[in-house]
Amino acid sequence: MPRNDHRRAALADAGIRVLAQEGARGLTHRAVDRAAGLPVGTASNYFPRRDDLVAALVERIGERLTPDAEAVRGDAPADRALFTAYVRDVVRRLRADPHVALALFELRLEAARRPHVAATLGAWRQRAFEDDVVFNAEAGLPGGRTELALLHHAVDGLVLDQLTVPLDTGVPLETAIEELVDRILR
Amino acid sequence: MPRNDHRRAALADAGIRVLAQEGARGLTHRAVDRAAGLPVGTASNYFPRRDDLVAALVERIGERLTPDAEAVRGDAPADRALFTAYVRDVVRRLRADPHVALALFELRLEAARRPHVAATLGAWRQRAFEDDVVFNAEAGLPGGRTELALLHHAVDGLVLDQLTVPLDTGVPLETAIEELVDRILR
DNA sequence: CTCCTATCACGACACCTGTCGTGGTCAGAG
DNA sequence: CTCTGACCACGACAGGTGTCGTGATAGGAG
Repeated sequence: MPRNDHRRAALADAGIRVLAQEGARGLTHRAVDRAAGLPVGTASNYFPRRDDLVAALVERIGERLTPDAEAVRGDAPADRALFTAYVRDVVRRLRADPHVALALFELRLEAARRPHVAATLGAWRQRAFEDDVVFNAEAGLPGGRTELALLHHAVDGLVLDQLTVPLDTGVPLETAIEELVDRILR
Repeated sequence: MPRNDHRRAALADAGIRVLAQEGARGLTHRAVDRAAGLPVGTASNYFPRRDDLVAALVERIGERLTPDAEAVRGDAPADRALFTAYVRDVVRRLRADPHVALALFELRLEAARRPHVAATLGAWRQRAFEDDVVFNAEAGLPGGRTELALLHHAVDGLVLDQLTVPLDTGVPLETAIEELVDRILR
């Protein structure tokens, strides 16, 4: 397996795009080559088996989704309003580049079948959750373990809805977010 | 397209099983034949193009998921406790046969790409939601349009979590359900 | 009985897939 | 300069895929 990290990341990004646009069914070595604008066989060289490709996508998604979440800092008062702003920002970012979010959902389903994907993805999600708990506690924000757990699930469902076939509930997205935070925090 | 409804349903059920166990990638005519224990080519005869197969799965999932939801009736007092019981029952049923639920998630992702799947699935989900609203109102249960919308999303996220790589949040499933209902209803 | 139509089993075809192997290129060490 | 090893483009292969066509069959209408 070659180790040109730049190209490796480019291939993984192309894979994420393919996964989001064509689904698990379309995720092939050749499709990744095409999406990355690289000669046929490149993806095969970097990720010999298809599982290697999937593993690379999991890793890459982790890279692209975690740093931003921790980069959010500020001097605003640590209250519900700030917390709501955070959640709103998470949803906004996920909707802003749907590729990553959609690919993540694809991989979560893949994890239900492949133990290795489950292990990597599970560990990453667990870490992200624990980080959130610590961050909230240290920043003096409202919401403990239970509240964050409920909110994680709710936001997952909300984003999935938005990225696929949005239900017409009569509740605007922004309102839904505010209400969720408000009610779950009590 | 042949019209033997019994066999058609058997094939669709087999397709759901395949979709849940092998993913979109494994959903092929031959795999469905195999899973249904029928000779090779049967699925091809019933659903000539692959899209036809997918459409049949959407329809079949609708059949398998809607009737039960309306079969829930009772003479218990229409209060929060009853409502919680309903939600608990929904989650229990979805977890009881994960095939259908997992296949549904697969199809929701598929809907993000195929307009036809989006149309069918979207219409069905919308109808289910409206039915829930009416049911709640008529039964005098707590929770209006907004509450049900929020709850739908939250339950979606919770079930997805349970069916894939459950996060260790320290909150037991039953507790999570109760807390969600309790908080969202205010 | 005979015919006919819906249903089905099975085979054939062209295409695409993952995987492996081989040879080429190119930067840097000696 | 030569040599070397990492990196990469490309070809080849066996197996699997969607799709279409062609008979076989069986059950009811006449």
